[in-house]
Amino acid sequence: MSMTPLEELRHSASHIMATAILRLFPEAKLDIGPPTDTGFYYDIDLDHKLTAEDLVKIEAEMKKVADENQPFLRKEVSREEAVEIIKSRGQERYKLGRLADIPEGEKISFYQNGEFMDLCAGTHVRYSSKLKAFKLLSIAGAYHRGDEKNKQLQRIYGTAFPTKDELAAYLEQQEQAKARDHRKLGRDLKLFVIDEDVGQGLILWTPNGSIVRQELQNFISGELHKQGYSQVFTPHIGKLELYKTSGHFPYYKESQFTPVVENVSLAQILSEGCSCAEMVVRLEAVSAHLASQINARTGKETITPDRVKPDAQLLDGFMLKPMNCPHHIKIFASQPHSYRDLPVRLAEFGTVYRWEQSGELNGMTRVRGFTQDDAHLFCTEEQVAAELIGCLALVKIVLTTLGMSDYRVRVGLRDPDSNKYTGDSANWDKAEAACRAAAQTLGVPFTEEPGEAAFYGPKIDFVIKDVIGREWQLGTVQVDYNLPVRFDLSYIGADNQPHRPVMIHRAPFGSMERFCGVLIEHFAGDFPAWLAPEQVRLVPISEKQLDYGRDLLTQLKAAGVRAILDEHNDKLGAKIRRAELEKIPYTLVLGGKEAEARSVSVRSRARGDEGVQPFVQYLEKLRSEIATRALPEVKRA
RNA sequence: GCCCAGAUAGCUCAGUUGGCAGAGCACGUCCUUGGUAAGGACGAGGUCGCCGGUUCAAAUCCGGUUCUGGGCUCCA
Repeated sequence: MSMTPLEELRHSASHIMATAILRLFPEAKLDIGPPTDTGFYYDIDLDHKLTAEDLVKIEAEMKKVADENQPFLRKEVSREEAVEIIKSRGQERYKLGRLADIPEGEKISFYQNGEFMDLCAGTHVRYSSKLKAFKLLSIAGAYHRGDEKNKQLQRIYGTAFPTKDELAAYLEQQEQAKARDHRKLGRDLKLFVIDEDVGQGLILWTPNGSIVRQELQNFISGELHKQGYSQVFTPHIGKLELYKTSGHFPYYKESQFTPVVENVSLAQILSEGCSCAEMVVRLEAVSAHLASQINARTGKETITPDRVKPDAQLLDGFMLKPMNCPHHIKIFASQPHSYRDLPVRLAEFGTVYRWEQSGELNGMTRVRGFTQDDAHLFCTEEQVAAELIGCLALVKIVLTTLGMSDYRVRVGLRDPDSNKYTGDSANWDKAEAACRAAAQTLGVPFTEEPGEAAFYGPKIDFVIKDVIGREWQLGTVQVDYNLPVRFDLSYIGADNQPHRPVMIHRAPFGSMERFCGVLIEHFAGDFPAWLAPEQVRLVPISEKQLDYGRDLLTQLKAAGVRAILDEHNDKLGAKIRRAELEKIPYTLVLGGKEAEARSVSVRSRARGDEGVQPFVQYLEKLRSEIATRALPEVKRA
């Protein structure tokens, strides 16, 4: 295994950190300490809870180790010798397990620097003095081997660079990333709020944010119309039965909100003194009961009922919908379909609710209630390929229009070693081939990732990075052979026989919340004119021009432009500054000369002062910029 | 859910050993009537996240809780 010079440096930094930690805390038990994309970490087991002050001490000790200019020495040993070394150093708690991970026949090596010696494949820098620019960043809990059943260890994160300048540049870049974090911009630009009393992970779209979202929805709705979609509306809840049929309940109940139980049933179980736990059991009993019915109907063991209770103990209720598909399926199934009707494309901005773990919530990008720009396509097998290409084209239009070019495409396939997938493998082969072929039409590189498929079919995901480098799945297109079976969907073919349709799930934005969060960071709050909550700020030089300003405001509003007249009693510079900070695309300065000539002095946020021009001429250009959803053309230096 | 760290005015933050709650920006009124990123004066604004405890006295110490941040786990 070879490392890049930077990885080598960071990996060595983690060894040096371990050296320092053992000097300060000789009882520490080490697990692993690899380099990462942005630095390094080491997982250690230590009863003492590390604090920020400890980090300072460890960092100081690391500096000493670096200054001691210790050589890194490689030593290859037999497995038996390795066990001896580990034991002699009192590090058997985790290191023996790590040793056991090394396959028979592979070389076993240790690296030694000074008094420290660690099981390690390498490679390393030659001397510890190479470590000139490093910084310890944070302490975090991390489960041994990433399994939450295992003990949680203390992980120390740090970073290292070849030079101090590069380290400083990295830290500076991290600071700048914070400035475009959607959580900060969302507050500063008044785009959304999350209120503790409403609930964590639940987004309140304020007027400004709602404009951005509404514009995006209008945009996608226009595209849907062109591509032959029908828009539908469905409620936010559905009976448990529905989700049992779809397979969402109870198999994903840990990531759903607790079911809503009807008043009468609730009163009854309360009068019986039924505990919460019993209630869950009885709700599940409904599921098991229904599962047995479905198994009988489809003749397949699509669901294995783990418990079937007598009808008397059944309890019914409703669930906040975790997905829109069951509702759309019921619309499709509400009437017979001929092959001539297909594809049927049902679209909805459908709000769904999922019980994400509290520690996973994050601004707009990981929430508990969100609106998917969802659609379900019901088509024949022959139509799958063409429909997939249509879906991908839609995602491409969205990304191109918004100037988002920094994304990767992931084709999620079955994990060959897993049996969690439903449906027969011939269908899977076809669906995977269709996804692969469709992805190839995108003209961008994509990766095929086994194990990333949904349980009902393969998918094509668009993954984009946020400013801190975290990746988020946005647009997704998924092929589904499973739900049509569960809901026993059919259409009448040319042969006058019923056939099973194939479903495609797709959401070009993914969710409005996550997409807007990433979009805020993508534009750093500088939205193109068509998305900007306020498109034009009218700035009179003095109150003598207020009447002219009101006149233009009326005309702008009549033209459908979102404009505000700044009536504050401030000097021009202050008003301009305010408009800049609020990231308004256009500021129109109105002085005596402009009022006289019915002109405006245009200041573009992207390009600066653009000089005076007749108001009607400016309005025409602006309307065109908005109508074409143009991206701001940044002035070239 | 787990580990660590936080929560003071709308925002960003200060607040010493426990002893009357602070600043800048934003906001309001007035003065100023201006030419492309901050003119001036005055004013209003806080149950120091919430609940409990210790104390003559708690923003400050202790316990609990809610929420936030960084990770881990998870993401149909």
